[in-house]
Amino acid sequence: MDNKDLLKSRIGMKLVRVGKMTRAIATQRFTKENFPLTPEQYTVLTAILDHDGLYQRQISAITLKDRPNITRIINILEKMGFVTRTSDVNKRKIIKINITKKGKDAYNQALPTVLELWQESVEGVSDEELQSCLKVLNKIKVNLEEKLNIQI
Amino acid sequence: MDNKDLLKSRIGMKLVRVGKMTRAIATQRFTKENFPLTPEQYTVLTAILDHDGLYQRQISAITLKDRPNITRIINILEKMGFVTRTSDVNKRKIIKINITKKGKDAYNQALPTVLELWQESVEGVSDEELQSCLKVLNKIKVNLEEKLNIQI
DNA sequence: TATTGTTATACTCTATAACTATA
DNA sequence: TATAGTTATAGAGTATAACAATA
Repeated sequence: MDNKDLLKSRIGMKLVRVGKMTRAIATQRFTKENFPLTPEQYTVLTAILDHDGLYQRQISAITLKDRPNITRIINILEKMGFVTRTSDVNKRKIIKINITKKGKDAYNQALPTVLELWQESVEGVSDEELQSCLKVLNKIKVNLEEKLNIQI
Repeated sequence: MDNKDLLKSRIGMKLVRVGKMTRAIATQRFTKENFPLTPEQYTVLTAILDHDGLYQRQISAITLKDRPNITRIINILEKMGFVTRTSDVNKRKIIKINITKKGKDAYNQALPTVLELWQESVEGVSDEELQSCLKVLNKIKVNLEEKLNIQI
């Protein structure tokens, strides 16, 4: 795609904007339902649920948040009893993060709201179009990962 | 698309994540080149450049940022000499925002960096795929606009 | 010395409520 | 009274640097 078309498309601005809208609405609905996490915290919780027993550094790499951010968010999740920190038996400085029953329950509590939002957001989009779009988004993610420098 | 597939796709999380990555890299490159604006500020500047003479409230609606945020960001842009505030002749409480020569220059100064980032982000994506993806993103944006409540 | 995680710090963005000015 | 914009305030995220502990 040439620069003229790119400029017209404003693909980057669109991505940022749609992402922010999604986050903003998720925040509103979480608040409305007294769900105690922010979207970012829910993302980190999801990563821990997906891969139980990760080190913080690995969570950092998956969620693309830097180490201080991960420390801060996991402090919050730990304080709420959603995750636990356990020192690795051998390497005591390395800390494993595990999800608790309470954490799983919290994840599942928010899930219907989250799914409903996703459903609403793609209303009127055909499965085929969505699959194609997801493929492009994945490609963009891979491309950007190479360029992103964070303190991991 | 049924809930099972939606859950698997995590479309919402993907949108938020790709948007954040784009913003983060833009921030890094702006910093590296001593460009004095954040991506959000650049977005607002772009809206003003697109539609010179808008009221703040209209900028609010276009950029989907609430009134206090727009006040804050326009304060910054005004202090830098990139935009001017002018009271409407008749309705003195309504304020027109205009871009200055300096503001246009700033926009153009950052443009190559911005275009380069967009180009890099869609590397390996065919024009056809990108067009289709943009169409879907637009649809999502329209869907979400209905759901978003902000103080405009 | 390199890695993992924490702490400190500063700034921006977001979000809500309350306020002023004005039509 | 409704609208446009400002101010106040609080919280969360982001980003960088510096630090401690440990392999």
